[in-house]
Amino acid sequence: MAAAGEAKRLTRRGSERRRQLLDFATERFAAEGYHATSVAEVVHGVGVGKGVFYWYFESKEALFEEILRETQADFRRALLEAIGSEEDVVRRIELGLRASIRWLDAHRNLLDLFQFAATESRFAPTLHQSQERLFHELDRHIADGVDQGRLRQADPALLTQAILGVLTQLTRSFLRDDGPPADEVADAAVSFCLGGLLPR
Amino acid sequence: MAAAGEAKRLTRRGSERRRQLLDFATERFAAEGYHATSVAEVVHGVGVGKGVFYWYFESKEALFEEILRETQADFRRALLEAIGSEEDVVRRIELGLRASIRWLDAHRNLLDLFQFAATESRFAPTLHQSQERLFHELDRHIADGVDQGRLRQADPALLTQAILGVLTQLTRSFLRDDGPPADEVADAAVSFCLGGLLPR
DNA sequence: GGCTCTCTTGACCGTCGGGTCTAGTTTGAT
DNA sequence: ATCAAACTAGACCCGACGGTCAAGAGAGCC
Repeated sequence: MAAAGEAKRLTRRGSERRRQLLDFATERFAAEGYHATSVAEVVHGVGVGKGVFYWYFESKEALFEEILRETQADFRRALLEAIGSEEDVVRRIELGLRASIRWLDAHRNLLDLFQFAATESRFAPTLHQSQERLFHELDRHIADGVDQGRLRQADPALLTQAILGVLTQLTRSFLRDDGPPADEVADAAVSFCLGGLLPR
Repeated sequence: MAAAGEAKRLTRRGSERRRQLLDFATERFAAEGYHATSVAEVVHGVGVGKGVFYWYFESKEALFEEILRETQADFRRALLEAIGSEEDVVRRIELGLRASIRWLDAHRNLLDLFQFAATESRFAPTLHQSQERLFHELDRHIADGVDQGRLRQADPALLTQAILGVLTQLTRSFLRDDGPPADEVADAAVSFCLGGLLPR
């Protein structure tokens, strides 16, 4: 069985197998959902026996959590990179929104996966843990903006969540094959959110 | 087994049992989630045998769909009642937002249930069907507002979804026992959305 | 009493799916 | 060559759960 706390020693071959399983499972979870994707399906898809799965992962649940953490970390990385060293608060928010939509467009159905994780009490903590830092940073920026008088006087936490709501919903609704280009969605999100954020 | 298309003839005793099951299951689904709530748990909670469940419902899935339709219909009813005969477009949106938050506050965890349904491909159609009319009406109001120049020039469908996103997220984040009063959340939602909607 | 139709019981069934285990094979260090 | 550790196969185990069924109990009607 897989080691609990400490990482296993893997050969090159081993880590490639692990990656294969991780990638394939991510794709299936995103496309079919967690419950609808069985371990048997995953190992069959990769073309290995079931024992291989449990050699690399403790359980289906642990695998899912790892996928959550990994994808969330990548999202965060893309976001920080996009914002870079921009100083202006409002501009930071705009850059962040656009980068988020670009990332989500490139990873489409991962959003369903996050959404699902948010509704299952056993996965919600993992999700929340990954998001916490991000929320916290966004909160701080917004609080700064409010202090500077650049943003509307309101509870920063509420503004943060409102922005996330717009982002989530627009992404879920419009980033599909028959939808408008991601840029247009991003424009709409930005102007709506800035309208909601800036003082009148 | 339960009749497929046509409704069954139920005595008074029968419809009371049915209601009991429906209410108890709704509560469990909302609290634990669909997968985590077994039929056995539901019948045990109501204190009846398993056969009773399948006397009144075709399947667990059918029950869940009925709950979805019923709760969505109630939400819609509350919304229409709140908006009433108000003429002003902007005011209608505000009334709608406030009524939605009030309803969701009174029904808390039903939002998780909707959210879950949206991520399962077999339930998404049911959910979408119930929501379609509502979205459509909201779309129309917003399109009117845009035409009248009362609202920012933008794709009404995008504006509609943005509003829903704000509503959903704020509700999910803040309507909990240790959260702020619903009125405050509603105020924030209204001012954010109107900021995003009105022309600058 | 007898007849029917609604309703109830709970043991039982079949399947599905996560997880285990044993008996191996491959790899790589010495 | 040898030995241990990394890896692999897939049959098997077992509990959970949705759903069925035969055998009735209650209630209303003649």
